[in-house]
Amino acid sequence: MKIKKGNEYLALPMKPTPRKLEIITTASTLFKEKGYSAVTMRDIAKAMGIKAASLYNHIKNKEEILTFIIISLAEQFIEGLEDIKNSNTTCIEKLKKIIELHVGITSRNTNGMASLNNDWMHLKDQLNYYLKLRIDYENSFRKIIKEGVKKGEIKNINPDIMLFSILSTLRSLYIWIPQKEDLDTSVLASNLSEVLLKGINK
Amino acid sequence: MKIKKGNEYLALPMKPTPRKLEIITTASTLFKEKGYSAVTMRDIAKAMGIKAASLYNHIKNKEEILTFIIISLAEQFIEGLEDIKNSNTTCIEKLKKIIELHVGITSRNTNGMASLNNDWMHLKDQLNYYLKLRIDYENSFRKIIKEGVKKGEIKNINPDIMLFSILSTLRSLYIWIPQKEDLDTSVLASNLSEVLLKGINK
DNA sequence: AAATTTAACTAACACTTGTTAGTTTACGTT
DNA sequence: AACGTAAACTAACAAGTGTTAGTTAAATTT
Repeated sequence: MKIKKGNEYLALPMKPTPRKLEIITTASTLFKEKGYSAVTMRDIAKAMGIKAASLYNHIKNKEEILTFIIISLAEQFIEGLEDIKNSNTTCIEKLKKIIELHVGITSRNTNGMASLNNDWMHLKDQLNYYLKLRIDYENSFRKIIKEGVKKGEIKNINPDIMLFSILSTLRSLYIWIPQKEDLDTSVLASNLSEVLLKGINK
Repeated sequence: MKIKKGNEYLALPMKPTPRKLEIITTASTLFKEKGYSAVTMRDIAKAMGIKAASLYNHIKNKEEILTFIIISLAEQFIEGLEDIKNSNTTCIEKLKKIIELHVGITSRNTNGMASLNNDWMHLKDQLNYYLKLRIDYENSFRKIIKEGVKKGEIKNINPDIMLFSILSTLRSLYIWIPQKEDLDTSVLASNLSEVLLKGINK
């Protein structure tokens, strides 16, 4: 675990074959519609036009599909935030970058984001690793807010409430983005920054 | 359906017996932890110290539990918003009332709110009714925002983005409220109003 | 005291679940 | 032409699923 190999990082050392990736993509769509527990291996197979047993030529078991979806996304967020932490700008600017990070990752993988948000509790082997990543992420995020308060860039309200409010919105993007066709992600990100940072009150 | 009877409204004419309510409450807790599909009738029974078959002395089937949880909450929101729409105040004041509405209902029923958010797609008989309630709610909410923009109380940004941002935060309250012990709901509501309406930027 | 109701039980059902074993088919390489 | 491999198949499994039928014991009503 956590071996760097090629352009793969952390806990996902093996790059999946194209067929395996098709299974994961198909499963993601179904997981988003009904949730992990309500989707059967036969559902996934049927959506691909094959039989359930055939899936096992490509994957170890059902859990592996969920694990891949969730961990690869979680690691994208961790890595993205790492860059932002190290960037040399104001805290408000860092928050804008975080918003862009969420809009970017989510718009590229709306289905997977549903599992990340709703099905993480069904992880087994990697549950603790996932929880660690999530806590680390939230802590880094909160740290940026706190520093912004200290420097006078950000209002002196309870940082937890600000964190919760922003993160809730960003975590819900996966529901909202697919509803809007012809979506310009950079416009969305800047509109969100406006609303989340400066509020709606005139 | 939709018969007013005593203090029961809309699509839930029958008030459940105390034992039935215990089942629903127990189920809510489990549904929050693992989601509706991953919770079995045997899980619910075990949590109550009885056998699965005994549940059927009190409820029609598994679906009825989920339906009760979701529809009764959805109707609380619809009724609460109805009062707010009819109140004679500014749009900003109406938004504050909506925030209070969410904090109130959610803090009284955090478990049920998990199902409302994540398990509605497993409704059968009442799925269309639920979807209608949700669309009505969002439309009324959006209308208040649009009127606020017209009257110059609210910034002239895309109302959908403001709606999405506020509603995402309010819908995530069920995750956040149980994590904070000794929570004063009126303090939370006013802090949320501050953040959601006026932003975090100084 | 007898009759009814409530709410638990045991046992079983038909069906679905994830998964394995063994087989077949098609295709690229030797 | 023979071989090896990838990826599909059929058949089956053990365990778990929601639910029903019939029974029992206690509490309540008549």
